[in-house]
Formats: sequence, C-alpha cells, structure tokens
Amino acid sequence: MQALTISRLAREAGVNVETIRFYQRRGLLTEPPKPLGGIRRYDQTDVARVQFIKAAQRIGFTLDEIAQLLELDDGLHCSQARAIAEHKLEVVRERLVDLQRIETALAQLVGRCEASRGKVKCPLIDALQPSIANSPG
Amino acid sequence: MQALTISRLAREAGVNVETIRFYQRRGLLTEPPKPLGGIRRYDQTDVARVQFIKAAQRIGFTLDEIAQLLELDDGLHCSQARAIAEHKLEVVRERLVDLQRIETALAQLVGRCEASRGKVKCPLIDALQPSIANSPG
DNA sequence: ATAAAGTCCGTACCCCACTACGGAGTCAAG
DNA sequence: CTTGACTCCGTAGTGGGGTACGGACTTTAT
Repeated sequence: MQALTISRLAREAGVNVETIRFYQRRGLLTEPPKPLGGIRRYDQTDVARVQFIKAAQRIGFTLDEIAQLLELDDGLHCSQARAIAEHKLEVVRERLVDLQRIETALAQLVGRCEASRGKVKCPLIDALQPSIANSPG
Repeated sequence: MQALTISRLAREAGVNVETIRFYQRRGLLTEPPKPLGGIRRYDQTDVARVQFIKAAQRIGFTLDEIAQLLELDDGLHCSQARAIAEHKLEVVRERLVDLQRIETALAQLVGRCEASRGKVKCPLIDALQPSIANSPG
C-alpha cells in the first residue's frame, strides 16, 4: 500500500486532480479518511479504479452505468449483482456487434481504396443499418 | 426516391425533428434545396444517413468523427479517405479489445455468481487495466 | 376561406462530464 | 518560521449533444 497524494493518483491514472475530486462527489471513488487536519492518501487500487472508469467510458458507458459496474466489483448482494451483470452483458454484446460491423466495413474500405483509386462508394453506411433487407439497387 | 417531410424522416430514423435540424447545422446532413417558399423533401438515403450517425454514436464516435466517416462515404480523394479510415480502424480495434475484455469479465462474474453465492471479488476492474504485469496478490 | 397540422428558422435552455478558480489550510525544504 | 508547492472544498464556467419554444409561413382537409 503505497501512499499517494491526490495529484500523484491523478497523474498515475492519467486524469487531472479535479476529475478525481469530481468522481468522489459522484460516488465513483470513496474519499479515504482524512487524518485530522491532514491530507488524504491513496493507493494503487484507486489508480486501478480510475483507469477502469476511463476505459469503461471509452467504450461508451456513462458514469452512472460505471457506478453500477463498480458496485458489482465491490461485492454486492449476489443476486442483484448477477441481474445487473447480465443486463450489461447484453448491452456489451450489442455494442460488440456494431463495432465488429464497423471494423469490417472500415477494413473493406481501406482494401478497396487500395484496389480501385477513384470514386469509391463504400460499405460504411450499409454496415450500420439495422438489418433492413437490402435489395440490390 | 420517395419524398419524406422532415418529420417523417425523423420518425423513420428514430430521432426527433430538432435533431435533424441540429445535424444540418452541424453539416452532418445537407439540407435539400427548398422549392421557393415551399417545403424541403427527404428520401431513404437521408434515413440511412441518420441511422448511421446514431449507430456510430452508440459505439462511441463523436459527431466530429462521424462527420469524417461520412465524408469518406461521400467519396473523397481516395488517399485521404484511406488515411482516415486506417486511423479509425485502429481506434475501433482498441475499443473492440476493451469491449471483449469487459464481456469476458462480465460473463465470468455471472458464472461465479451462480457458483459461489456471497462475496465475489470480480475480475471486472482487472479486465480493463492497461496490461500491468499482475503478480498474484 | 379558414382551421389544423406541419415547416422553417432563430434563439434559448438542458444534461453530462468535466475544468477552472479562489481562499484557507498543510507540508517539506532551507 | 517563512516560502512555495500542494491539498481541501465550494462554487462557477465550459463544451458536446441535443431539446424546447415561438412567430411567420405553407400545406391539407373541409
């Protein structure tokens, strides 16, 4: 348990101090107890937690959703946790599908771009259509 | 080319009218020419475009990024398009990895939760750590 | 001809996730 | 025991992505 100041915590997690404090207000991070007129100290688990928050955000979770995920991690009542987790899992899998479609479309675009210079009508927009039966134009 | 009003366009794309107008202001949609004191008309390609925007947003692209993607689709200079596409592809693949890690972690959590009721210290946070060599605690 | 519904366009407002600021307190070095 | 960097805490401001509103105009139905 190394003791980090808030600014070191922030630096190690790649955010700024204000963001740490903001997360504390939001309940995403608990403030460690303050030694009577002293300075709060943090450790590596806090760094991990902040990095988790940022990673979860990058893939599209809101702070409220992340709060839920973190509660799971904190070991809630198991049945509740499971229900939340299953719901998230569905959402995650849907996103995964979208993302894979985009990946395919982008990879194809790059490929075609290589093959045929000039006007490329790319498959990007098609890739994200919600399964409309597409008849050949 | 069916002729849709703005409100039908909005309904078919699953957004509201104000959002369409907002996208026009942002340059994500072009306003069709207005027949001299008349009403603008839209078609299915506009519906597709709006649906694309929403799908891309769900997986974490900003409107600015989406504007770039749409320019690709509109058939820009091929070399530029390719560069942008390749960059996006990298970003998408990183997100995909994060998302897959979360998926695994959530699935494991659900599984364990079934197996052992009680305090579950779940692998969620670990799943999103940026590859720190984790020694067994 | 007129009422109801819809369009057009500008401006104002809202929520989320920060980010900045400012004054008082704390700590570490000289 | 002062100086300078940092912490603490409250409150205010910012940028992204919309949403709401309101007055003038157009279209559709009767």
